[in-house]
Amino acid sequence: MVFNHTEIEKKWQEQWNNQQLASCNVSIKKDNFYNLCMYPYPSGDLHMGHIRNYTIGDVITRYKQKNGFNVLSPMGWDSFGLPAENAAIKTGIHPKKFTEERISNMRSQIKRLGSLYDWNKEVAAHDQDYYRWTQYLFIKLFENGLAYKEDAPVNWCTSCKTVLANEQVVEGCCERCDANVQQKNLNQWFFKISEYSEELLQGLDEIGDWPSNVKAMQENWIGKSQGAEFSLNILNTDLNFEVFTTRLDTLYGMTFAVLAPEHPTVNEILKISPNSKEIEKYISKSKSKSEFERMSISKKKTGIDTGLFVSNPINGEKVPLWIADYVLVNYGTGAIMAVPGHDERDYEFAKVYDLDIVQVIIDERKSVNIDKEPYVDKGILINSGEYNNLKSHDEASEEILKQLTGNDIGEKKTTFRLRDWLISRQRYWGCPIPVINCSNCGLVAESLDNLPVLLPEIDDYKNSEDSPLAKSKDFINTNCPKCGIQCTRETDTMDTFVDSSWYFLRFLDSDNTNLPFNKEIINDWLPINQYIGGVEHAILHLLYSRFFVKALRDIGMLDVNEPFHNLFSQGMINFGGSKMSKSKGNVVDPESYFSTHGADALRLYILFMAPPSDGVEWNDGGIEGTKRFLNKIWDNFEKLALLETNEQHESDLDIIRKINQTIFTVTKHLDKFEFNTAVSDLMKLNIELTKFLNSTIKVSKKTKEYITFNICSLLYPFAPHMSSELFYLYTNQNISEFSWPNFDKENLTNPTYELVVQINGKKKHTKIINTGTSQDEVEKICALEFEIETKNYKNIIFVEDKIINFIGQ
RNA sequence: GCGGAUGUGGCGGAACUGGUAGACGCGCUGGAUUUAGGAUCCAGUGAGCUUUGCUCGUGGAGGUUCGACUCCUCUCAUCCGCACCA
Repeated sequence: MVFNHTEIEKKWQEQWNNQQLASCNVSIKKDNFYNLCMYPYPSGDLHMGHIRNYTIGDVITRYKQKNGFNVLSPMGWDSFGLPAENAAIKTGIHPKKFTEERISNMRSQIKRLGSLYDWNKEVAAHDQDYYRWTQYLFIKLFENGLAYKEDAPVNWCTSCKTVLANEQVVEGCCERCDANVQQKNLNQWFFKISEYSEELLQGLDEIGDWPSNVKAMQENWIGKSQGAEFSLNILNTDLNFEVFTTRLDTLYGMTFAVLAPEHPTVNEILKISPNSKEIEKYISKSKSKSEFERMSISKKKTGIDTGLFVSNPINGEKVPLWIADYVLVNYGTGAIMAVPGHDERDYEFAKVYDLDIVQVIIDERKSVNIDKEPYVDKGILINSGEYNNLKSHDEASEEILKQLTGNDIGEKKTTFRLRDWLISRQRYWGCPIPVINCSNCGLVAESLDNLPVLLPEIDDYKNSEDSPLAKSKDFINTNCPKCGIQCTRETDTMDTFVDSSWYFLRFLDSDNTNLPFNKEIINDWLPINQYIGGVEHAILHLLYSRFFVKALRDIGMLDVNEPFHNLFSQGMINFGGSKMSKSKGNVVDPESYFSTHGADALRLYILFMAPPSDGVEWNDGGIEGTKRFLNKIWDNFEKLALLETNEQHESDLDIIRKINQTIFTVTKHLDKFEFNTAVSDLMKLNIELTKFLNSTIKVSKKTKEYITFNICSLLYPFAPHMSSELFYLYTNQNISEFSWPNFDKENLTNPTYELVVQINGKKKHTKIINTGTSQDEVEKICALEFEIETKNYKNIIFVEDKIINFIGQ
């Protein structure tokens, strides 16, 4: 008989809701387990990636619950952001209405999957009860010097008409809309994430289990680089500038120096250079290029000679000073010593402008032709005065550094690639920055009692140069919280990554009306035991959240160092060879499977299809398999119930052992996130159960109960609806109230095994014999069965319960 | 260029600590059942061959070992991330 999955799912979802199975009391002192799936952007429809994420999460929730943990598994919405605003521009629907409709649609879809979420703790970033506290945290950062406003060259998306964080610029284009990104100088808000560069890097060694690629990406992004900084003097002037290098050992090879076009010293140079006109021309030309053009299209390096010279601090040599846009103003000091002999970029530039190339490192074992290419590998120093014959890189750098430090013109220096996080956005649908511009007091934080600074109602969401919030007079005009005079508000809103940098804290105390969260609760529950989400957040969200927790720790709001202990990144589900996307029209809608195959079959298939961290191709036939599997289980339980009962018989022992072995393997696989093999173990077990049921007409009551309880228990995290229904049907009890089954260590081994008989390492025979048979006996069996005489072989290798290998003759 | 992974049947993937490669599922083939289709059940399914059995086979080439998907060296391919970072 086929079971009615729709009915069963509805019934059990209501049942779990009534028994408040997912609700977590965060205050009780018990073994806590914070299991978090990344909260979604409410796009309106659940896609397969969500299904995979939330199925994995739910398997963990249910498994940990059964192991006695007080599990917190909350859900919420990353509900600020551009799509709602763009829709408002197009259709005039208010972003709040638009967003909330989508949330309610997605919430009901999520519920159909049957995952346990504590909906009592639901949060939504756009909700004023949430963003009020985002503003509160902003003010705390501001008061502690971790949020500041500054003129800075920023990435401006010409289509979204807003600035973007560096992290949101992909190959010179806007991550969202793909439009060109220009450099613009604007007064913008930043968070001082760079202050935590070193700690964010170090922390990667302290956290728990994270995918190695995510750690590597963060390391890469932080980009620590150790070297030295020293100052160069422009000859015949009192102008000095600093340069950063990791290759101080090549200092004798400096044949010119380069400033980035945006370098502050360039303004001074314009006043004195014989070449000012050309320099100005060059700078305006290079400014008009987008960052992308500057970096990749113009492979050929360009620059302009200043006509000025600097002196090499190690030997006093006079070298020309150039301005070139292959030097980036925002890395290091925005100025370099150029060593064309031993640096590829400098080499390329020197070739273009025919500048001197001097070789200062040599490796006698390799032939190096400095006229053809630069030499960047290790060797020993030449043409370097008293430093000749020192080893390149570390040794020579250290010696040269000593001299520079001695003369007070240089020092050891560590540089990071990570720059401060630009958080202002000239958009409507985000959290307003709670700051006031006062002509007396300067930038003043809104007083905490006045929070939230509510988003104003406006008629027109289109943004021009200003943020849309500037259109509301009521919003802008206010009084200074300090001195009371009339002044104006900030009109920018925050990057939505600010919202998601602390949502996991709010979940723990979502009803708190006095504070964003209670410190004690956070200390009890963080770090999050298991965080699960897509690898697309490997850098941005995870790095920002780590920064937030460290900053809030230093402010004194909590006492933990890292937000996420273990991180699991699930792989992507593709269809038709590429990523599912609406524009490609290759979206597989999960919702239809709820009705055709049921949530349990979908969950099982998505777990079974591949190791969860692998990307995988959606295969429609596959879900048929898990559906069939569930049907077979259902049928087998019916058959089992119909069996007559008798005293325990020896034939029961095999199935009992098989179940016991499956408890062992499924537990092991669950602990290692190997859900695909866990599901296959359950399928194998069902095959054995089928064989057992086909071969017997009687079974003991005890065996019946053993089979029922354990199969339902093992199935429960994966297919919770059906296992709950089966258990209730045959025992009148609720499986969710029972602990995870234990296995009997003594009953894992089969009484017999298939011996493999090899001759010279090749399999020749097999025979089923008793487990634990000794080598002597096995040799006798081989002699008897296969006419193998021990004395004919030089060597015999015997591995108990596995193989015997006869070697040589 | 740098960093991280991944390569096993027609497909998704298994394989414990080095011990029968291909579990489990999809697909396919044959059979049973059915008026038919679907569903279900049973059997088969890495390749080749001179088919009681033999040979080859885990991207490729070597190596260690009685024995290698597994360990070592080199190499090729694919995917992802970063990339003029001084």
